[in-house]
Amino acid sequence: MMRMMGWGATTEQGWRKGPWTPEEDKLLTEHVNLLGEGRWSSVARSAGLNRSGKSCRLRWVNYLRPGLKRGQLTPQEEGIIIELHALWGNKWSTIARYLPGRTDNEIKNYWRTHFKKEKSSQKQEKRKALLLKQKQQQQKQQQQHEDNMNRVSSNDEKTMSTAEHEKQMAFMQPAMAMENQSWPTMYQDIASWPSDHHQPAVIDELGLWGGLWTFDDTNGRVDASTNCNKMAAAVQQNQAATFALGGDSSNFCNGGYIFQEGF
DNA sequence: AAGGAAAACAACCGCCGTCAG
DNA sequence: GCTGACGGCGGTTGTTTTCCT
Repeated sequence: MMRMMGWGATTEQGWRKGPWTPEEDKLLTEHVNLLGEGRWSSVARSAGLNRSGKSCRLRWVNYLRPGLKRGQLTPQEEGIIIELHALWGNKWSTIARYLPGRTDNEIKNYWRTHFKKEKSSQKQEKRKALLLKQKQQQQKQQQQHEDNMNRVSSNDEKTMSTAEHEKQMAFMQPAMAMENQSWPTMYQDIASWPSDHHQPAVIDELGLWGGLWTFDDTNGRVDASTNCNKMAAAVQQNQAATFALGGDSSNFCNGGYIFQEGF
């Protein structure tokens, strides 16, 4: 995998191109630790690397940075990618922020290979079917869990309001989802909200919900721009409070994700 | 077992926004 | 206010690996 026959030359400016050697990696790592991230041209110069600052940054971010996960994405991570892509479109770096240890490049590659229709529509359909199945199972489990919780809380002293209870549940679910390797909490939370609560009203109203799983065959993506704009509009109108927890719209938690203003 | 297709991975390119001089 | 350097990001390409027929 490391031969990359076509590369390894130098640019007009004299920068080295192509695959990185272990020596270069070592030098880069040492000098990033020394100078810190963000000053890539300085790092490249001080390390004596015949690489552009851009190239150094890319190598560090996608390969050398500590804490990077290697290997296949989990079903949970896949679900998160699908959902966040539905919201934000090809904002890979933004999506990557919600997947610790994963890089935008990795996510981008993943999306292209799995969900670009022109390449593998059948496999895409299979995958979607699988994920939907997982989702349904998760909803079932979630429903059972809620039933259990309701039974417990009805026996408990009734000091906590419904809203407070839901708020608490929303914060508890990420860990639960992690344990079960289940469907992403972002989906399950909203989907599991009772229909007569402060929920989905906003989502339905905005037409967000149905769109999440509607793949655009042409672009291999969900109609994200529309949904994203609607979402942003909702936040601006302070509806996100309703959308999320009936709480503070500037920093609302939706299961595993903390959404902040300005997306 | 061989060949082709698909998937995975790594890196480059070009555009754009930011910021210091 | 202008400009150039720099960094970040999304798109794309090239190569290897894995899977399927």
